[in-house]
Amino acid sequence: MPATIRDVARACGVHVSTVSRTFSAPNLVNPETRSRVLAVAEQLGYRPNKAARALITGRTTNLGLIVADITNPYFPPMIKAAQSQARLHDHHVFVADTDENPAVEEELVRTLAAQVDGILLCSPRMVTRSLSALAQEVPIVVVNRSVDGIPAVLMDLASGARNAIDHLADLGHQHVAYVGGPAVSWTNRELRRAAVAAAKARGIRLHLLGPFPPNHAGGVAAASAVRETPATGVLAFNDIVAIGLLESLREAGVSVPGQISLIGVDDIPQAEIVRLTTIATPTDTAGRAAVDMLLARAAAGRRGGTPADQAAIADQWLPTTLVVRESTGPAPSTKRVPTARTGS
Amino acid sequence: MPATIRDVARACGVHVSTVSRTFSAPNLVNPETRSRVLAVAEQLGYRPNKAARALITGRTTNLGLIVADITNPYFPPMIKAAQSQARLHDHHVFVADTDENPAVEEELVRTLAAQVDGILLCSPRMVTRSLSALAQEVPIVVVNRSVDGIPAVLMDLASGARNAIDHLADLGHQHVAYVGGPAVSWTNRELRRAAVAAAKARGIRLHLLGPFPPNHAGGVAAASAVRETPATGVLAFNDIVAIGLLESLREAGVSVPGQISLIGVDDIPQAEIVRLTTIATPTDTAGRAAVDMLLARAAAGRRGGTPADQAAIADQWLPTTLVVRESTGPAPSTKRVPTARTGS
DNA sequence: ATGAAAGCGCTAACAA
DNA sequence: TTGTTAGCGCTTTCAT
Repeated sequence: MPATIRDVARACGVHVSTVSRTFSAPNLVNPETRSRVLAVAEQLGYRPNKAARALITGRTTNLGLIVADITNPYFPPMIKAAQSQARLHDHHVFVADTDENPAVEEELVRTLAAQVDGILLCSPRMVTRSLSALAQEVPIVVVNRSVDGIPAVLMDLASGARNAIDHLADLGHQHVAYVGGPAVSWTNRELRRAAVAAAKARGIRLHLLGPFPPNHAGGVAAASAVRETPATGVLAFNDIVAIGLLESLREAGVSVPGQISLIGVDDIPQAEIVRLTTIATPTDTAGRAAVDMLLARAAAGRRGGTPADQAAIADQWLPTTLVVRESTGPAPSTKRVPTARTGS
Repeated sequence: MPATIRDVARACGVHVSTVSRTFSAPNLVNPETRSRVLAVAEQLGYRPNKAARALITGRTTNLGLIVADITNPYFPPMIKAAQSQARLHDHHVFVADTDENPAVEEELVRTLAAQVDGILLCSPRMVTRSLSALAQEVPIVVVNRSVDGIPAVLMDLASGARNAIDHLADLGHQHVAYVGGPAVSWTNRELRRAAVAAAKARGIRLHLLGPFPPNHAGGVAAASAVRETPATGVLAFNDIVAIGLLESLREAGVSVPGQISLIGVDDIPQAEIVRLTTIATPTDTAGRAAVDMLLARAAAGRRGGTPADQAAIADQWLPTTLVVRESTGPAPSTKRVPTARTGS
């Protein structure tokens, strides 16, 4: 049985309210009394019960963090950073994995809502309408998605894609393919939009492929699609897809970067291992920033959060970096002839 | 403002206790009343407040999960499985990252203790004494560590190591090195113990190296140590170390598996990419099993948890598998001469 | 600066 | 089967 506030009060010969104040408003209590209370509390191993406190204050000092798939190597650094930043502010964090299921995502927000001060949605998959509705019920901050009225932490993929296309153009590539991810993905739309614009600016042909599932299998599937185009350069939705593509291509005897240059997105650890050129996104910075925004948002909500108040918390854009490794090289001098699709 | 039990009661013309029962003991309430209550609750969007419920029942339907480092690719599959299994039993899970710091680990258990029904410690780093003390305060289940009196989910590394050594012996290797991990690691001790026994059984020389930090840098550091021994086969503490070793060796012009055969532990995704032979451990099964044990342990604790009651929950051993890939091959016919340590 | 009292939302005896 | 009552551990007026 953990000690309660009453045990401490009794052992101190003081009233419960004094003990309470010692922890929640220390400056309102006589320094001598305070230190006596603190000493007894320490000795009894007393810790204020968060559930009881939450019941009356409405604050839980807990945060929720929801991701589509924890095993996607993109997320752990973000989770780690978010968790560490939350701890800095004495908050614990519930982490939930939706298994890429939008319905689960929604349900998790609902069940978590009452036990947290706010929820962080990382690359959410649910439809915008649901997202907006939920944001009315609980403070929400999203990462990697822009939704009207919901504060967000976004990656500057536009300039990342521009740098990627420029890099390929500089290497002499005339035909470049964009291997698209899920149609609902905000990241996918940003990337594609920027790639189209950049290709136009540099006067090169962009071949839009996909959508492909954002996993290894997607990359494998994309390999044959790419080979049906005259593209000698490829920008893929993310590193996982790019790596699937890379392996598939090499297995088929296509040299990377000899015949095809490949660029991914995210700079996950695997990308370094296979020496993939990629657009690095600052996931840890995003995690920290998102927690800060969420905490600010929750605080604002507490002191009479008007809709205007919420909107006051501005979206945050994070810079991306093109990391050039060995999966990109000069365009082949001999024009490659589109090859027929091969099996396995 | 979310609806409370009183709102529902009023709207139903029924007492709060009836509403309460509808949710916590549905069979004790008249089917008609029940459905009426349910309908109104649904309409009002009522959800029982977990904090309030926890305050009186002592049950939170929350679990804690603590790992040393979320970004270590070994953990995410385990977290995912644990979280999913917990959800199956209507539990949410706090995930905390200790950043490899035992003090943080201990503090997290303490602060989490009051808000959860139990805590899962994955590969805990804290000293046994602390672990045992904490287990008195809150139901604990550990993964990858065996501590007296605390239920555990363990990997059968012993047979894994035996298979690994046998595999190398079968390939003709006479000298094998074990690249050790942290001295405090239970996994490390198990692996080493089994490797020693297996080497003895097969009549081959085992060179014990380390301890090395269980990361990429550790593998790099181990590379020169390995080259100072006549070993042509290596079993490394884990895949991360093995991959560091692999890259370092190849950079130094040592062929793997031509001159040195390499075996890792865990079968993380990267291991597949670099085609590393490794001892696969069923992390997802471990996550699920651990949650089940923890839930059982918490339930046992609730109905008069005697120490004997706790001990009744037996440790669970999970089988490992040797996954043979391309980092192991026949021992080189020409005896390799120990090379002097080189820089970089 | 401290005490008294009310109550957050809910469950759990006990009565009826 | 349902209502009544007390109270989980804490904070927060309002007095003193």
